[in-house]
Amino acid sequence: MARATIADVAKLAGVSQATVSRALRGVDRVAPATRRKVEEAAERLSFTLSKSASALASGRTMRIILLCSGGLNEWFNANVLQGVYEVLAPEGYDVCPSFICGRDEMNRYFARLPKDRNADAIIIASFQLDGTQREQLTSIDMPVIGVNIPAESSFDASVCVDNFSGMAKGVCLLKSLGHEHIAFAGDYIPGNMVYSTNQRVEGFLEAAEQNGYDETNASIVVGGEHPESYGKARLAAELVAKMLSSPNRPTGVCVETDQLAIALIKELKRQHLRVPDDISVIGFDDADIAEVADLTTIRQNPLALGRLAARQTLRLLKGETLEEPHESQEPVLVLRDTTGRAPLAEPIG
Amino acid sequence: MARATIADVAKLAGVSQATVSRALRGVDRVAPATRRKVEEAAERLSFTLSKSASALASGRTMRIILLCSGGLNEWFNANVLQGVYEVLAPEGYDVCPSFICGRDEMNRYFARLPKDRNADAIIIASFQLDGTQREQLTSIDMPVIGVNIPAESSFDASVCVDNFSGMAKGVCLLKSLGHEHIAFAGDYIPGNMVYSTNQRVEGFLEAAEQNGYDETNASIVVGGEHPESYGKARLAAELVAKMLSSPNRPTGVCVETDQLAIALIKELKRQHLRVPDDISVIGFDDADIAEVADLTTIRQNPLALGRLAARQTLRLLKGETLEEPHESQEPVLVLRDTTGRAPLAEPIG
DNA sequence: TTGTAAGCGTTATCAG
DNA sequence: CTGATAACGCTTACAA
Repeated sequence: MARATIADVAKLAGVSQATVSRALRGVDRVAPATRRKVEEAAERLSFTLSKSASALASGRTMRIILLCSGGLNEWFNANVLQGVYEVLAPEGYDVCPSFICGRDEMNRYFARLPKDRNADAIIIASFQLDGTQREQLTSIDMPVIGVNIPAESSFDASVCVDNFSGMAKGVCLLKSLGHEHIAFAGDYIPGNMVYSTNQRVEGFLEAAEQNGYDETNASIVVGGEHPESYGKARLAAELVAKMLSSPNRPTGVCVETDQLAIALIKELKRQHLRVPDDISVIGFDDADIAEVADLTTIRQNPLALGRLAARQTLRLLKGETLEEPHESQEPVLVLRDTTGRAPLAEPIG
Repeated sequence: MARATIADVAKLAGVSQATVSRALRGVDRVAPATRRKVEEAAERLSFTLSKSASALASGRTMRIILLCSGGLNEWFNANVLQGVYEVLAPEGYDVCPSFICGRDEMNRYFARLPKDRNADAIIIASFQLDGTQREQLTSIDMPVIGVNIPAESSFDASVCVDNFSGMAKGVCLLKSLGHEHIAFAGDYIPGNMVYSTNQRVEGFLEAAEQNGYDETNASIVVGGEHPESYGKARLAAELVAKMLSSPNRPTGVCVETDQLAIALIKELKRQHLRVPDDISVIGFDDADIAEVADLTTIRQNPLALGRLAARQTLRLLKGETLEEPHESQEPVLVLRDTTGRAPLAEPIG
C-alpha cells in the first residue's frame, strides 16, 4: 500500500483534514476526544506528517543551516554543531551543517544565500568576512546568527569568546609566576587576517602593556608565509628558532592554539629545553589534546557557544526582540603542567 | 517584493514553467539558447528552486539522515559526518545528523522510522541493535546503510572496520617484540554488549591463539560494572591493579581505545612502571590524542568510512544493485613510542 | 524541444 | 471546536 496521507487519517477518524492537522501538531484548540481519535487513526495507519508538504504550505522549513569554515570534524566545529543540535532538535528543527573552504566557494555561497528559501535561519561560524559578504548577509531575509565572527552589525545575533580577556589571563599568569620576558607565538598572519588570531595578538599586547611589559620584554613571534601543507612541526621549529635567537629570550609564551602549543613543546624538548622549568607554555582552546599533553591553556567552550547561538536563533524565530543580541563568553584558565615559576638564573650564567 | 516563483521566471523568460524547471535542474534536454534565457531570468529575479516544493512534487526529499549514537562532537561521529557530507553535498543532498542516547529514545526513534517520509535514505552509525529494532529496520522503505554495526542482513549496505584484523596486528606486534605475557584491557562489557569492543575481545583471543598464546599468558582484563560517570582514570586504575596483581603480569597490552590506553599509561607511570620499557601499550583508533601521546595504535579511518557509506548510499539511491553491499576497512598499525621489546628480566629478580 | 495541466500533502483562512 | 477550500511552488506525464 502506498503511504497514508492526511486524508486517509481524516477518513478513518471521521473528521476533516484540517482537524487532523491541528490535532497532530498539538497546536490550536482541538477537543481532547477528537485528538485521541485522530492520534489513534494516525497510529493505525503509520502516518506521520510530511515535512515537505508542511513546509510548502506553512512557509516554515523547520531547517536551520549551520555554516562552518573548515571541516565538520574539527574540534571547534563539531562542538558547535553538537551544541546547536542539542537545543534545536527538541524544538523540531533539522540542523543541516555545511562547510566551505576557499574564497571562491565562499563567494558563490554568499552570492546565492539571499535567494535561499530552504532554511528558516542560518548560523555562521568562524568566518572571515569581507565587505561584500557582510553586505550580502544583511540582505538575507531570515535570521542570521554569528559564532566567533567579527562584524556584529551584520548579524541579527551573535556569540563569541572574549579572546582579549583570555589572553589577559594568560599574561597575568606569566607575570605572577615571575616571567620577565614573555611572548605570543602564532602562525603567519595573512592579509585577510584570521579573526581570532588577530584578537589574541592584540589581547596579548594590551595585557602585556597593562602588566608593565614593554616592547623589549613582550614580543610577538609569528611564522613566515608558507603553503597550506606546511606542518605544525615545521612551524614550531621556526618559532622556537626565532625565540631562542632573540636578544631577550622569553621564559613564558602564550600560543595561538593548543595544537601549536603542543608542537612547540615537542620542539623545545628536542632542543633540550625543559617545560616548564626553562620555559612556560600556555595554549588556547582546551581541546582534548590539551589534557593529554598536560597543557596549561585558556579554555573556550564551543559546545556552550553552539547552545547559546541556537537559543538566540530560537528567540529570533519566534519573532522576539533580543535584549542582548551579542553575547560573549569568558574563557577560563586551566592550569596544568606546562607552566611554572620563571627560572631564577639566566640560561647562561 | 515577495520572493519570485518559478512562474515569474517563466514569464520573464517567455517560456513555460516546465521549461524553467528543466533548464534549472540541468536535466532533460533543453535548447542551449533557452537555458541561457532561463538562467538569466532566474538570476535577475534572484530565484532559486524551493526544496520543499520540489520534494513534494517529485517525492524525493534530497535529505539524508545520519543517525549516530553518542555526540556529534565525538571523534568517530564527527569524522563519519564529515566523510558523508563530503560526498553527498556535491550531489545536492542535505545531510541531517542526529544522535540518540539511551534505550528509550532509541526505541521511540526506531518505532517511527518506518513511517518517516522525510528523508531519502538513512545512514546509521555505531549502534547496538536489538532484535525488534533490526526488524523495524527492514520495514523501512528507504535505503538503510550501516556504519560499524552488526546485523548486516538488516541493511541495504554497510561498511565497517575489521576489528579482528586490527587486533591480530596488535597481537602480532607484541609477539614479534618478544612479549610472552599479553593482555587485552577494556571497559566493563555489559549484557547488551558494545559491538566493537566485543569484536576486539574476540579478535584478540583468536589472534592470541593463532600466535601460540594460551589462557595462561593471554588474558582479558576488563573493569567491573560502574555508573556512567565513572571516569577513565578510575577505570584505568582498576585495570592496572588487576594486571599487576595477576600471577602472570602482562608485559604487552592491547587496549580497547586510545582514550583508555592513554589513561592506562598515566596510571602505569603513577605506579612507576615505564612505558614501553616495563610494559608496552597499544591503543585503537588513532584519534588526535594518540599522536600527542605518542601512542602506538591501530588506526581506523572513520572519515573514509563515512565517504564509503555515502557512496554506497548514492548508488542505492540511483537504484543500482551493489555488487558488494558490505565492505570492510582494514585498520593499520601505527608505530609510535609506547611499544618496545619485552623486558628481558622478570620484574623481580 | 517545449507547453499544458494534473497532482504532490500539507496549512491557513474563513465560515459555521 | 470543526469543516470547506484555496493556496503553497514545483515536477512530470502527456501532448504538441
